Amino acid sequence: MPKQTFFNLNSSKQNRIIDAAIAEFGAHPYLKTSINRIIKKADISKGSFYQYFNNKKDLYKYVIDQVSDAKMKFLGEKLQNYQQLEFFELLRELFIAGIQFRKNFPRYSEIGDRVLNSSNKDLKNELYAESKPKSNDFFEKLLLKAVQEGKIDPEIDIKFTAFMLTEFSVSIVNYFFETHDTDNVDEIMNYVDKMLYIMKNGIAKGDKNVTN
Amino acid sequence: MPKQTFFNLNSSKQNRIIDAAIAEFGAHPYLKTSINRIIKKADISKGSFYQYFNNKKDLYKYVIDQVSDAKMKFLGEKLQNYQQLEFFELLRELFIAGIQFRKNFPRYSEIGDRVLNSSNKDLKNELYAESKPKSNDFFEKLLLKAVQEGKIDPEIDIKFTAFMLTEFSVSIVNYFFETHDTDNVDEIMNYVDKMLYIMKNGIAKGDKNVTN
Amino acid sequence: MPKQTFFNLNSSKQNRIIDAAIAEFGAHPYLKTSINRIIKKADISKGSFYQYFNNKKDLYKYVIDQVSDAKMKFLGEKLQNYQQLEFFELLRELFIAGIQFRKNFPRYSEIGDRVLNSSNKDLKNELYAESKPKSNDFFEKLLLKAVQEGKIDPEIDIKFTAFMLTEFSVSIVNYFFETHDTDNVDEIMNYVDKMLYIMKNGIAKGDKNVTN
Amino acid sequence: MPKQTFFNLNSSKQNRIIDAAIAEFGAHPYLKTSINRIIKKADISKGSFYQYFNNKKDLYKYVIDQVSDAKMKFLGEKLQNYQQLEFFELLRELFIAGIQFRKNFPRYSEIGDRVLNSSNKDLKNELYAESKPKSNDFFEKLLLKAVQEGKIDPEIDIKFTAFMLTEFSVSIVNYFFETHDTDNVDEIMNYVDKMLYIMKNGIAKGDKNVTN
DNA sequence: CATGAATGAGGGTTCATTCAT
DNA sequence: TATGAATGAACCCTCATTCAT
Repeated sequence: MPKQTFFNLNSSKQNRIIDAAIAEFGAHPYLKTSINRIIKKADISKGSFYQYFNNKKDLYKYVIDQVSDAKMKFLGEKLQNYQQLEFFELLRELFIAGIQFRKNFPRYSEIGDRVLNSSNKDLKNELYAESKPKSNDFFEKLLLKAVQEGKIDPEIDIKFTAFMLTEFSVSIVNYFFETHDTDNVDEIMNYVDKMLYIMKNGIAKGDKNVTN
Repeated sequence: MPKQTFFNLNSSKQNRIIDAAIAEFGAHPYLKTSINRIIKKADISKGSFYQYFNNKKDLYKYVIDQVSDAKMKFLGEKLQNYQQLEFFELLRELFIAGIQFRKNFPRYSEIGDRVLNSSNKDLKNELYAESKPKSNDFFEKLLLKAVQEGKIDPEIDIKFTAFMLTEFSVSIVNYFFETHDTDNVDEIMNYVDKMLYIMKNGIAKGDKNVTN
Repeated sequence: MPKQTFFNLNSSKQNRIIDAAIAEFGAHPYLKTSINRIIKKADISKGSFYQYFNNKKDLYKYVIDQVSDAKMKFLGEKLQNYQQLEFFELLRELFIAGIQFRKNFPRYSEIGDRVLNSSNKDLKNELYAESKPKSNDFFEKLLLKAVQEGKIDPEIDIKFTAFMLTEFSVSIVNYFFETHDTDNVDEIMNYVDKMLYIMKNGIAKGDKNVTN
Repeated sequence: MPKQTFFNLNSSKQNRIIDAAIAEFGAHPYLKTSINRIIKKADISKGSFYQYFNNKKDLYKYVIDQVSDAKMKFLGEKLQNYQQLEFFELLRELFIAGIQFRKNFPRYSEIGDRVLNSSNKDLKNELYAESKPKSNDFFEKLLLKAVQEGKIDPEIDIKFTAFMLTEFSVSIVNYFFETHDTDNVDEIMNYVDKMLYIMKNGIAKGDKNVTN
């Protein structure tokens, strides 16, 4: 966590620092990330940086938290309107909202992608201790409710299925960008529906083979 | 590719170098990886290193290739015995073989994990140009055959489903190691079966809800 | 340009660095020039060096600029006393001043020679974008004035002639040091006069064959 | 000088080596020049190289000699046809021949330019001990003959004037390429004529101000 | 709370030359 | 005569962090 000194700063300066950090962490893999560039962009001194943060990782984790919170807030707001939806429709809206977030806050997503794809296990685990569960929890709650409402197969392992859904939300984006050069992220819904089709006919209770 | 000079070396020396590289690339994310440590461990001079390889990435890609080839060879041998199996049983044997490989060649797997999880997009794309497709192709062929034999739902997008399976083969291992401290990789089959259950009831044609 | 950090240093330290750089750049062709030697001589750390300068070329260009400015300042001061002189006498004084500069600041001249004789075209062009024109401009102005005053042949191409004079100011020194082992740079005036004789009877208007 | 072993090679192999060396020495400043690239291009082994030449400089000097000899031979042949010409016309033909050589053997000229512009004094002096005098001698002989025939001012210092002409032959080319982007080397004659005009009216005996 | 100079280990890479075969 | 593996010093440059002011 940042030191108290950081939070004592006026929010304009805080924002300058966070913005610079987001740009840097989004633009390079963590290990290539440079504090020098961050302080230069944020226009603060090196000494100040170390008065606000314990070290590079401290800032990194804080930024990830901010981004993660922003996404959860964004998704939460969207989903309030869909509480009455059936599980799979809600799931679909969730993916749509995720893609909207991506379009609205591309730099936030760059960081998210890097975190989820990072090969730095030690760092990743430290981060996952918080951030990944947030997503898993999200799906777990939805799944639990759907099971209780008799909408989906009670035989499934909820925790594991939540994990699968989280992995997919990342994988699909990866797949899309690995196989498409375009920026048209709407097309990605095509793959989301394919995935949902598979998931639905797999985990939905009874009445299989009915697509939607 | 390594230079010819590398292949001219006696195999004992080649092995010393590759072993040192595997250890290094398995122990650190690529960017933290050190040629100095590799040559020290392999007991060769810096000048020699650059007579064998063009640069660090050259060695890295070569090692990945070796590992990838070893895995494909290992899986290929295993699967020859199972050609007559039904699709989902074959799929299950495939995962079992993958886990066996992991147990038999733990250091190879460390590298494999790093590659698949790398956040260095440029490098990743360079490597994937070969390695990821290998896995995708594998699943694609199986899926195509199964569709032709009327074993699975012909509505699915084969390429995309192959991608999903590849992602799962990585994700499940990740999930296992994130949620378990033990080295007992056999327990992982529990998750494999859960995943297969979901996949099967999703993509298998007709007669849904029959587990096995 | 050096970074601001360099100019923030006390001048004693700045001088130590510049002196070390002058010695190094004067003693070796640019490509053989070593930052390691410079920082060792200047007694600063490698890290510090790169806090002051962007890279080796940055320092090099700065040193060249300093030397060039010093020479222009030196010549400018000398020439203020000779403004009323006739063109060829002024030209002669200019050469004398150049030689004096050489005697007074031998290490500056070593660098100057290297720059003018460098075979590194890319670097040279970058430097010449400023430094060579300084000399050419100098001669151009003198020539233009002399033409306007009717002292020299208006048929000549002023730019080209200025270039010739610049080249000579270098060549003559080269010639002298190639054919003499002595340090007695006064003797060089002998060649200057021979050159001026040729130039004069070539470009002076009318009344040729009158030496002085 | 190359070792005897080099001259024992069949001329095809000798040529391969010399051609590779010419390409390399023409493409980079001497210090950036790489034996590795030369042997690779010439398709000989490293060991062989050091059996043919004592070291890099040995090869370099030999190549320069070859190039220099080729130029002298080329000029010599041209000039046999012009022996009856008046001094300044001969001089002009000499420059034309020089430019022709440049056009016909561009790679030879690249090396020549690098040598004449080299900032590596030690190496340069070693080379000049032979090559530059060749050019100076050439002009000296012409000048001496012209003086004896009463064509030019006997007051001039022949050695020094020969040096000036040599410098000019280099400078003019430099000037041309610094001020022109085109490859049209014919245009260079414009500058040659300007230079000759200056030289002529300077060193020609009597009857000044008669251009041609 | 702010500053920014200082650090030095470490990074990857190049190179001409030697020498045993 | 031919080979090419081996060498290791030197190259330029980056970095996160410390600390005196």
